Amino acid sequence: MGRSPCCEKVGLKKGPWTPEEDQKLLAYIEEHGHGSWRALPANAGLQRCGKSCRLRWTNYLRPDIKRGKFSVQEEQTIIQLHALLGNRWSAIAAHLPKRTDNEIKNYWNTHLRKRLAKMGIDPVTHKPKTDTLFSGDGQTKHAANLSHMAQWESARLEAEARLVRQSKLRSSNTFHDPSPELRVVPSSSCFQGVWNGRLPAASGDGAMSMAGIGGADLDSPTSTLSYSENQRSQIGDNNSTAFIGNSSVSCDNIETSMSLTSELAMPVDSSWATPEKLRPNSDNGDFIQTFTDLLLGNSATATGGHQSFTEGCGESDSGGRGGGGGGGSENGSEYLEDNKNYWNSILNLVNSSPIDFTIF
DNA sequence: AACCAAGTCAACCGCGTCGAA
DNA sequence: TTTCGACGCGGTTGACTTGGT
Repeated sequence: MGRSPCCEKVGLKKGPWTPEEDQKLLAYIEEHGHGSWRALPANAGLQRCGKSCRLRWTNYLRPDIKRGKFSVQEEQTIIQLHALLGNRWSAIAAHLPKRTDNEIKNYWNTHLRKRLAKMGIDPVTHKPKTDTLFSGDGQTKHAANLSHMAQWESARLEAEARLVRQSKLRSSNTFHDPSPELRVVPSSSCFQGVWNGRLPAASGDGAMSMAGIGGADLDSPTSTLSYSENQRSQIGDNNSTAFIGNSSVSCDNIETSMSLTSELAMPVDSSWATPEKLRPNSDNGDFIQTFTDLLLGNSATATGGHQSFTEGCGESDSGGRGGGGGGGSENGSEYLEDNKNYWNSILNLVNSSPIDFTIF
């Protein structure tokens, strides 16, 4: 019984990396690329297992990593994507250039999750813990639709993950490639294209190319990917149907929409999620707005009124604690006020930059 | 100054998936 | 079709830092 260890553990160093080790790893990868992670430590003269080297590289040493405080926009993106994708950190990280999945995961667990919980929002479902907002028939229906949305999204995610994996593979293979025309896409801008909601004419063979991520400040090379028959069949074979709103969308459409993005792939840079770049289609905008609101528990769009979500949460929060009088010290209320403003700003951003789905 | 609790984050572990043989 | 090695992902751990008493 038991699984064989990923590598020979005897004599291998564990724990924090020293600057010397970092230097060795960095120098080796810069000169040779990482190639086989398993073989890398021996070649680079490191007493580490390949897994540890890969982790150190991807989470810390990679040159295209941004460290430091998350911007409001990044937070907004994380919340949105987490509502859609759940704990799929690598998929979320694919939409946050220069951030690693580990970093996003940590940030979620240490900051965002707690903040949401504090506001009375279930960080898993992204709905207010008191389910009153969803008590009406219409809301229940929306919630049910949302669930189907999530399933559909999950299916799409699988396809995207494969693409990301492929692109990463190519990225590693061409790390030293001096040829500027052989470029690699480190992320799934195709997916983003779908989100951005502009569909070009259909491409015949389903081949999909993706423009490079990074733009000016990201030196990762870009490349062209082929959307393999295998991948297509994996999506196409899934005949499940997701019901979204009043319409149903089969996975064939997913395949179509993904293949259709070949011509619209746009550069991804750190500002890809800005409202300007997330312009909705006029037809889809309302739905996406509603969807985003539902995800975030904001009933304003769905009900036609406009109510600050955080205000609602504030009420539910204090109510949930049985506070009665709103309680708290002055500092506490100041904090709550700040918090409210902060989250309102995030949610306003969310609401002003609805994610768009082109399949509808 | 010392202690403790809470927060943060780099790193590890185990499992699932993929592709090659 | 099966097996196996390699990789990547997500959950968890533990060392370190910070803030409060």
